[in-house]
Amino acid sequence: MTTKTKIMKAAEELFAHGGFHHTTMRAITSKAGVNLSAVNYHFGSKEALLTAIFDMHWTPINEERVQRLSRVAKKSQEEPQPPTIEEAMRSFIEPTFALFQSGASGGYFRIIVGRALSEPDQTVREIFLHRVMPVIEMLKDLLCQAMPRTSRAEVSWKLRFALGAMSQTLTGHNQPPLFYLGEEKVSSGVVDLLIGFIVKGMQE
Amino acid sequence: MTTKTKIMKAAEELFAHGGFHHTTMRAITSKAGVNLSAVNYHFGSKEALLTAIFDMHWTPINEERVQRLSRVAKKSQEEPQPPTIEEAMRSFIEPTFALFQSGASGGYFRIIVGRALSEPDQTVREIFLHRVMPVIEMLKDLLCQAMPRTSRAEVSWKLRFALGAMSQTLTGHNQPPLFYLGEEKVSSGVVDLLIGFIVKGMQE
DNA sequence: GACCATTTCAAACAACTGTTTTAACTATGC
DNA sequence: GCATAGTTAAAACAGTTGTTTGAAATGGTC
Repeated sequence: MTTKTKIMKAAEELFAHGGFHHTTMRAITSKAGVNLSAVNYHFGSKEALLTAIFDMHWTPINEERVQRLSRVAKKSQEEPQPPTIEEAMRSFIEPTFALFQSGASGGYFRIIVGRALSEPDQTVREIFLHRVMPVIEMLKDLLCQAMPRTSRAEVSWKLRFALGAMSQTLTGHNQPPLFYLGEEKVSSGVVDLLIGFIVKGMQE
Repeated sequence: MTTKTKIMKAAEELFAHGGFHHTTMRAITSKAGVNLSAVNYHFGSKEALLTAIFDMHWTPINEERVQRLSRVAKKSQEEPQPPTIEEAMRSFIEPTFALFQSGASGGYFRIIVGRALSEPDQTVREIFLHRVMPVIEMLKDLLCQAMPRTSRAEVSWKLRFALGAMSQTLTGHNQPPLFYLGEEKVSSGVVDLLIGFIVKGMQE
């Protein structure tokens, strides 16, 4: 395993566990078993390291999201009927939760994503928002078509509720308990439970 | 206005805007217009300052929550029918959103609370969890009665979805945009929209 | 083996962190 | 008017932060 990979793997876990700001370069390089200056040499800065981690996992996920959302949009243009809330939300949510299955490293990344929604740190927030906003807009447009009797402002709020619920599922894990209610187990069934919750909640 | 009050007011806004870790003592005392050492003199430490802010707003809100939840629990014991999802969730949510109306300072505190759910910083998390867990357990018990055909694990997840949605409403404000979808406005109608979303989402 | 670019390493850097110290100030009670 | 307790002030504290430096080591190519 290359130094670069070792750093990314270690940083991902530490960022997920303790957040970006709280994680020090020394903690990262120590866990990775490399020299302190290796991060600046290979990535340039701590922030660039986070960006690299983000892009590695985020890009393939987002491509699938855009593809599926485009397909739904196209279908609704060809057929006379608008898209359903469920197919719109599924196109967005399901690719995201591939993170649950994508090996050990993805398992940590999903926590970073789950937290990004209410992240106070401007560095993290900007990296995240810049990547998620375009696809959010696509999703919102589809939802407006799916809920023709609902104002765009109300759709925006409902979408935000949905993203909040989704965020909790992404950060949801058994240990360490960030906010562990004591009864949940992360399994594939949870994604369907989440989608069911959101679809019912959004209904006009 | 006393030095203590000046500090709490300034810190609350800064904690809400930039998070606990990122906000420095110098930023707080500078904004409050007091000497740097005043925080340690009046509160003991930065962490104790956060605790003081938390307790000031949290205590009255939580008392009302517990009162209302107890009333619902008692009523469901006397009458033959179980509580509804809506009255359980309303008892929990509505007192929280008094923060929206409780003047300028409360307006900042609600952001701190909204973020706490996915907070990576252990200091903040522990302060928050220690205070919110007991009432969450009360709420969960009521919800299990309201959804007798649903397993406790599933109720736990649904409650977590609900808290995630609620978190987004608490942090929801027009500026600065932490995660601003562009269309929302925070008004009293949002709370009803949120409750409607959650109640429908939870339905068996 | 000599040359080269690439990578690693230990050490130091300046800037910033929360906290402590010690002296100065302010008001109150007698 | 003076002692006293409470509060404020400037300065320094020790520790940590991300980053930079310049030398040492490494690995491939001729």
